[in-house]
Amino acid sequence: MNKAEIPRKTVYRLSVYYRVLLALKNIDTVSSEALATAAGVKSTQLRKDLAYFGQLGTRGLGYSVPALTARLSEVLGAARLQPVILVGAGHLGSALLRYGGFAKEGFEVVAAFDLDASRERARDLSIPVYSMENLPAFITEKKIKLAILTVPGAVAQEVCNNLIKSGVQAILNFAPVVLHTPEQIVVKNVDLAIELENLSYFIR
Amino acid sequence: MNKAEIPRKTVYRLSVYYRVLLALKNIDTVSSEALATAAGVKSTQLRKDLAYFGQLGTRGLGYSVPALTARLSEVLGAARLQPVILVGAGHLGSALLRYGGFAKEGFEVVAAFDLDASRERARDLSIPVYSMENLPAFITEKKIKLAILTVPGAVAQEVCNNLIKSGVQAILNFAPVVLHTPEQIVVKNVDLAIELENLSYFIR
DNA sequence: CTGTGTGAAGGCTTTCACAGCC
DNA sequence: GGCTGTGAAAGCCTTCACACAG
Repeated sequence: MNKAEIPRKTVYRLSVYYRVLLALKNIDTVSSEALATAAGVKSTQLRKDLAYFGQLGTRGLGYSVPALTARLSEVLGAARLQPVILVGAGHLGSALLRYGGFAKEGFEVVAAFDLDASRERARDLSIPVYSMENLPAFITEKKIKLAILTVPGAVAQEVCNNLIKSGVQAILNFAPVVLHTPEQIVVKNVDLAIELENLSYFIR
Repeated sequence: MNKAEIPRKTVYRLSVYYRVLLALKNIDTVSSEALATAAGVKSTQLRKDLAYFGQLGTRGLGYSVPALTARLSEVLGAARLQPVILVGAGHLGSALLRYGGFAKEGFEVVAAFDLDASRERARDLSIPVYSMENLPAFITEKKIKLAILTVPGAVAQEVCNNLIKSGVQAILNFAPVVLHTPEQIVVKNVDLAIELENLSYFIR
């Protein structure tokens, strides 16, 4: 049950299963087949994934929806209580702040940072926007470990370095550059142009 | 050189290499080691990836930056000339339209669609926003194959079905649901809450 | 001697096949 | 009988080791 033993892809799918389960909360029991189909995977894959966490199902019957939901919430739960900051309140950054998709899922974006804290776009946000110079102190004081990076590519590496120096351990990077970080830092890149290019390539 | 033989992950990395190369355009020659480091991968991986497209390097010397850039542009080029539509001009959708990261990379978002085409947020966009009822005709007439889906989760599957029915072949999906599509349709999910949850899980 | 190209080995993930339990 | 849990097999991707070209 050591975290390190669980493949990253499995953890990713657990998040998907969890969301599918939430939509099934009026049901008692679900088979691996039904849940897997809803989640877009094969049933054997789902069973293998869930088996990392012990015997969760009942043979001949399936999985208890409430019990499985609770177990996944427990496994992923700590993850969803992290405070998050967003750095770079441009078009994309401020849209993500307004988007609400994070808060709905249990993440609290506690503050945003931008070179120009009074930036027009930030006016009607409910989340405070601070100047970049306040960034290190904020991270240290609030023990922030997770950051969303939506600054221009040209400054992304520099800002990234500052984040890490202050104690950030994981970064969701929207800047279209390859960030170079120490090995223990977790980075997930979301490069929209590359995603489009990749999709487009596979249109036959 | 059949497309089908090239792993999806390799194609993804080609896009990364291409962008790194663009930043190196004042240099003549680059070694796999240097390029790989800049792209955040191992040099053997880069050489394997490039070898899918024939002998691109010179032994003992490295790769010609202009020649390699041209070759990758050729391989990925067709991908970047696709017209794209965006469906759902809410916070996230309209931010993506304004973001500009697509156009800069050669993608043209030719139109957006929303239930309310006159929606406040869409006012100052340079891209036309049409009502959803115009969607099927537009896709058919302009032979659109690629769509960005930024509608609420509750209607995503329905909208997705309509897109496919009209001829869309690939979807970049931001709605937090699992889309069920025919096998030949390519879907890439970008679920921001799941990405955050996943990152957060791996903070030790 | 340097740095690419590549068959072989290794590692990781998915799928299969079926044993085991309700 | 039905459906989960799981060792074994298969498949895929990455890394190694080194042959080979400049």
